[in-house]
Amino acid sequence: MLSKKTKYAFHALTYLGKHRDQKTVLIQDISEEYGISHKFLENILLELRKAGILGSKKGKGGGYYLIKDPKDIALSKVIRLLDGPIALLPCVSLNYYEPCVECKSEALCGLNKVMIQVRDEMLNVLENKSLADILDKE
Amino acid sequence: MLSKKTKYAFHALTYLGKHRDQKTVLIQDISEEYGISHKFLENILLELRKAGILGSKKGKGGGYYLIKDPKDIALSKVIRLLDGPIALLPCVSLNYYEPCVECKSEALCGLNKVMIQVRDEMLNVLENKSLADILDKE
DNA sequence: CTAATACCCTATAATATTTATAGACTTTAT
DNA sequence: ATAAAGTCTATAAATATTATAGGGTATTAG
Repeated sequence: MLSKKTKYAFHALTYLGKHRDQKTVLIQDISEEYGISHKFLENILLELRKAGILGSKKGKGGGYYLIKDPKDIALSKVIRLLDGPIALLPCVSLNYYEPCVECKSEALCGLNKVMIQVRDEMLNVLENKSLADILDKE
Repeated sequence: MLSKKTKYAFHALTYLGKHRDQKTVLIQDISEEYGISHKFLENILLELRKAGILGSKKGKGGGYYLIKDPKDIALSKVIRLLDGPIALLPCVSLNYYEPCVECKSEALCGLNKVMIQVRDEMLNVLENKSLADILDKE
């Protein structure tokens, strides 16, 4: 399951997507809209900014804004950033690969093979769907 | 990611599948083979038995054994049993549904729609692949 | 210039979940 | 009888997630 962090990130991105006419959006506006703790959301927005998804402006009149076109923000990118691996096993993760400690041989692991399939099916959706697809439906 | 509990369950099932010629297999044999704590594994096997996947025999000469044909043990069943929901959001879970607290309307949630797709893609593999598919490849 | 505003950053506390352990009990073969 | 092996419930330990605190820094309106 996605963590709250990731869910909040999607909410924030959705909100920013809906308010692209404004130059900037306050953290507070987003946190009030969804009932998210201001400080918790702050950390999340900061991560999104560091990842190049959001821009920000300091000082009076400042706030956050989308720096990319919504269709260029793949859902997989957001999930990986806040939640880590999408795959169900570390040994099949493309971005966070680690061998399974108790596994003698990946080549001989039947579970490994199936989980590669699951990962690919998930990515087939998550890499190709973007923030734009979410905005479309709201 | 799958929990250790679920991974251990798959290891145990694989081991039992490979030793179907024996009447029963000891917890200890499995725990030694994979370096899993005996007591932890005990709880997992118990859950698998209660779910009707394994049978057991008490007393001297006892142990665990597969009660079903490996091809009739869907991977989804094992994951749901030990890990809970397969879906990435509670609001799209078929077996553990819960509304998202911060969500005003599911019908108007763009994330909800996409996550239904992800769930279906995952289930497409996990419902149709079974323990037999894992055993085949080892 | 300066004071208010709002993001930036690090540390830490609170909570929940996962993982692991303990120990007494029941059943069975010999 | 007794030793072997699963059953069951409770609890402890470890880890991860969620939330909070508080000062720092840049910006800008006036």
